[in-house]
Amino acid sequence: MTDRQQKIIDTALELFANQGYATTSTSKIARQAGVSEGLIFRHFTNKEGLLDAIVQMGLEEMQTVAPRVLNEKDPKKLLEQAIYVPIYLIRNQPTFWKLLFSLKHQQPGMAQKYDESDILARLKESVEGAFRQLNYANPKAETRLLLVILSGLVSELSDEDQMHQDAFVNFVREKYQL
Amino acid sequence: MTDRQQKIIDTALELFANQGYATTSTSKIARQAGVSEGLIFRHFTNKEGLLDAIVQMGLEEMQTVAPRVLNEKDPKKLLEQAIYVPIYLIRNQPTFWKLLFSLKHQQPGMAQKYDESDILARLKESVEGAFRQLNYANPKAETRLLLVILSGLVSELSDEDQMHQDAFVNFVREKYQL
DNA sequence: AAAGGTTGTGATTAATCACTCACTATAGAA
DNA sequence: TTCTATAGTGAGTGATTAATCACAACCTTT
Repeated sequence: MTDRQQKIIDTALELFANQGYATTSTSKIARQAGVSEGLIFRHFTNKEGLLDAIVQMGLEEMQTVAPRVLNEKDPKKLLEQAIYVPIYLIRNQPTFWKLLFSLKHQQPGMAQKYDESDILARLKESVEGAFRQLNYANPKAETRLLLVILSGLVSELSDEDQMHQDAFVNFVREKYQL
Repeated sequence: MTDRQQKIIDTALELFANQGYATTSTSKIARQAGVSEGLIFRHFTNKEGLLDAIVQMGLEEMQTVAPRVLNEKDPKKLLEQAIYVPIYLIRNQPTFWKLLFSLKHQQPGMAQKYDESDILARLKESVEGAFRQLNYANPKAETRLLLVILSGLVSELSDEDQMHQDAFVNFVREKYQL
């Protein structure tokens, strides 16, 4: 991964997340990244290949944090981590997660590709397992609800200041009595 | 509002909601609606004008249902309606609501235009008022959470069958003990 | 220094985009 | 019928799109 490759990925991530994938042209990415447009296609084959690279990179960082949830045995702590890890991830890479969730609402078959990726699926499972171990009545629906809440959290991340974010995050955590 | 105008609006709504606003070309709308492309611009000035017409129309239908919430005095029933009306609206016009929420994730300044429309703002207020009257600790955050949940509900509406939808809707309603 | 593979460029391509315009068809009022 | 306004068309506009390609610069290894 050369400097320019990284630079392309960084600016593309920012533009995709904030302006939308479809409305961000490769020429705009190249201009803002300070590289020629051709270089994008040299390294990433096509526009979708660039998106793939971005998503893969973001999910990789998730790999390093996922064990905190997956390896936790104590049910109470497991749920605590299961709640906290997604929040932590979003805090750490808000732009990436904004992009990932926004892909759901773009053209069809775009997000589905990443949606059911191994890591995300396993995290879902362990969130569900956490709810189950803590005797929640409906772990499956509970997991879905939490993901929906987190997704909504991300979609509002960029719109407002940190203080309001914190307030809402704390509110959600209290809901789950953590 | 002529037949063709309505036809244009209907197909544009479907395409915008399912394929995304940016990726839906005016030529595609015209072809699918069975009209000439020029007619779109005759009636709606430009692509964004067409979107405006769609949104305005969808929100109008909301006007007719909103009083059920706004005029309810009994706090318990008010909250019941406050929960149920959005679900009812989404059930009634799932495509429109899918579009409305998806606009948040498209290019900047797109959804903000509609987001703070009068009706939506007043509905927010009365949802908030409902939570307040029922002595929820944090009505503002509670309202935000509910909207987030409903938004997530919409984003998954098209992906799965009615049964799973019902199960999740009921789960949410039980959460609020209704 | 010569060779060979990778990195990078900028001009160029065909397709598609939103949008315009000159024009015709239609229908209701005078 | 004739006038006028609106509805509707379809070819055409320049701009922009993703992607290509011939070419040059740059490293490494020999």
